[in-house]
Amino acid sequence: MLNIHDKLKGLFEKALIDEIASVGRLMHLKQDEVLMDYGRQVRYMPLILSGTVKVMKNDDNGNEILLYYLGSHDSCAMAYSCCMENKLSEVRAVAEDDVELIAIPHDKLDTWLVKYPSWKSYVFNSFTQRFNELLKSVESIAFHKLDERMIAYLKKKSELSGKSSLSLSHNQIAEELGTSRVVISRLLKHLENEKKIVLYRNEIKLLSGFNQL
DNA sequence: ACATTAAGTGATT
DNA sequence: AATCACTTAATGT
Repeated sequence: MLNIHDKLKGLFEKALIDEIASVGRLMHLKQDEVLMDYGRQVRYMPLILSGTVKVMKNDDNGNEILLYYLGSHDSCAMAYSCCMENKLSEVRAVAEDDVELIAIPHDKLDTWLVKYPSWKSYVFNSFTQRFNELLKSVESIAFHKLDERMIAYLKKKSELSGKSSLSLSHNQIAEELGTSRVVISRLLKHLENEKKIVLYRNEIKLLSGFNQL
């Protein structure tokens, strides 16, 4: 197995990687293990090394909707602000598959911010990235563009898994996007007619044309 | 062969 | 875009 230095090579300056290695705790999560749950204190900030983590929030009725996915070298903006303010978590994070991550103690976060330029730009970037993602979602929802959201969702899925064939039921997609299955089925059918995807039972194959959407 | 679950579709709001 | 009601297709027992 690779050590922390190898996994972070190029991401940060060496001095920072050394500190991360000495102070961070390497963790492994099995599929479906819960990283963070509602109301729990956020004591560290996760830095994903491999695998993908699903971050979600529940609405008033108890339906859970997907906020975003974290892939390798991603970190959680939510966790960051929660750590600093010592707030309780308002989101739940679950391992989508087997995940490797480094847990960084919250007391290091702001000292590194001034100490290491690469840390500062990393944190800043992950914030803007997440912000833009959410902005796009809001825009799509405001203009009733569920199709765009679904396409973005499928793209991220294949991107994170590295596969062009996804094992998903229409129902699962609907739940994650906070919609009904019927709507998803129709949207997918359109994409299939346009030769962007092929549909099977519990399986969606993304064709080459899909990427140009 | 039968039951169960996933997906497709027309009509309505 | 959501919901309903119903059909068809795939899978499990």
